[in-house]
Amino acid sequence: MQTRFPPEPNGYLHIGHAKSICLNFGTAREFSGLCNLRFDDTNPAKEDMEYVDSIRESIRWLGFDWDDREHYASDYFDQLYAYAEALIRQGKAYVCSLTQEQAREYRGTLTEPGKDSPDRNRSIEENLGLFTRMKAGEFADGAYTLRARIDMASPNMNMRDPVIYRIRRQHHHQTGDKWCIYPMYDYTHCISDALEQITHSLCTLEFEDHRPLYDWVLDQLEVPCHPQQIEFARLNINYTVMSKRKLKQLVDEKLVNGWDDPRMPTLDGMRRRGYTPASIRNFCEMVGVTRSNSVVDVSMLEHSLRDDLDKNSPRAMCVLRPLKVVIENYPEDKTEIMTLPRHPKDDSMGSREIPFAREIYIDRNDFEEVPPPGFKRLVTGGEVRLRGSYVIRCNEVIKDSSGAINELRCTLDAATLGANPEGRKVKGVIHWVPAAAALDVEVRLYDRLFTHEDPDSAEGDYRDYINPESLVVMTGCKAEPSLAGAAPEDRFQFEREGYFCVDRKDASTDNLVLNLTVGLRDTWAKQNK
RNA sequence: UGGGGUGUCGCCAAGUGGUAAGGCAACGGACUCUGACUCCGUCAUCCGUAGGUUCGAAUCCUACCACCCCAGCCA
Repeated sequence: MQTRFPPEPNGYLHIGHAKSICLNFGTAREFSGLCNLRFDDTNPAKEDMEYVDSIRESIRWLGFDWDDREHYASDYFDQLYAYAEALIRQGKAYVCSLTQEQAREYRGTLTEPGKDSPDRNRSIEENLGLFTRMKAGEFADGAYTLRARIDMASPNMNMRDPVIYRIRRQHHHQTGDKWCIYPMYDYTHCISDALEQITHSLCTLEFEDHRPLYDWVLDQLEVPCHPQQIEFARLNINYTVMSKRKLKQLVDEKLVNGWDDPRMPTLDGMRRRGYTPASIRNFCEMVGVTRSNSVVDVSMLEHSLRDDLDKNSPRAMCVLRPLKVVIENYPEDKTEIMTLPRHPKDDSMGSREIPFAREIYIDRNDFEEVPPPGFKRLVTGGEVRLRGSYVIRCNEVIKDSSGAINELRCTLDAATLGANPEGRKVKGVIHWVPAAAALDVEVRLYDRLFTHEDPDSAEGDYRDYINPESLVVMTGCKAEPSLAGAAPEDRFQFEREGYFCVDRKDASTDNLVLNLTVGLRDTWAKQNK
């Protein structure tokens, strides 16, 4: 078995491509075959080396490798040209002088047959001569096309003498200025597959109508083999957009911060967000491959993500909205080192140390003066467990002149370190961080990019539905000291908050920037909605 | 109204003549120094609709309905 992943280098890869990558590379691997990487670079006007570089990196990051089997459709331009001449010699292709507008008129419509081009019966010699001159650059862009001679009355529009070569003076990222004529996709793809001895040419549903043309071209020519084209449904996920055009628009209009913005469904964006390659591969496995159009719920993706992250992320504490707490019965000059496991179920991850002191920070969300029913965090006069440390009781709330809470005065129960309190139960456990030793970090909170589950078909423009809260930057967050020295792309679970990763672009040793990959499931928040 | 596809739980998705897998979500409950994780349980008498064939159909036949794709010198 031999497959290929054939991206056009005209944009960054997204999660939809991941499905195709997993299918092509995964299936080949499963049947001890090989999968090639082939850049489908027949339209230099839209393509760029920047894209080929990013595509290569994304595929490797996802966990797949193509060894030395990196091909380009442009590698076959000479052969493609020779095959075109062969087609002409058989009377199966002709040079057409119709303008684009005329060609459209001659093509007919979905319900009416097309008309033959006046050039359809041009002699073979004349066609050969004209085609040679097209290649030689004797004609202006668009003056002529080479068309396959099939059937202008076919109910399948693709068979109505499709253009297979067009004149386009355009610098090509691989072939430079060698060519001024470029072959079209339908003609190129099947021959490229055949030359690479592809056995299964997997593509998406919209190419189904092209299959007769794929087969027709190969049937006319003497090629090494005749691959089978097999179509599958492309991946759609709700609350996002997947078309390259729209993703590019979001980037160009600066509605997001580049192709690798953590809110983008691009593999680069997801990587920066903190997605793991394994979670994406697993997700692709989970959704399956069928021929029916479907929209997968993001919760499936997030499930796969959390599943992987829970197992593999070391835990840490980070207070996003710091509220100072003074432990009145704890000496000012005292500190105790608290040792906490990095993972509750995986001892091999070791432990971390956090100094406990008189002044600490807790999250403002973990304290309520007037708690809702069922609240089991800190309240005035109530007790709560500080994770991995003591149980404290809140005695007093200090407010500023405007009535905002400034700090909490608490006392701890010295008998509760590593032991349950006597004679009472403390249900709540909250995270904390030592005030003096904590690290100042920036935390970027991300949410779905769109507020509408199907921005594509929502009323108005899809851009109208961009979620204004898709990015919330939190500064002055306080992280436990063990985070010092965290490297780009390091992942953590901030206990009771979610999974975070060190931004691979903006973080430095003295300025930690953490991205929210995905929050923990939160039945409390859901219950209170 | 031409051609090509697809319709199984809220969302994915098995099943292709023998009487509806699984996952996600949801909802109960257990456990818990993460309201997390984990664990247990509930969740399609019904497979787009209507007929028909058959001892027996989601699976075969007929008709109908809905949705998607195609009129780029894009891929």
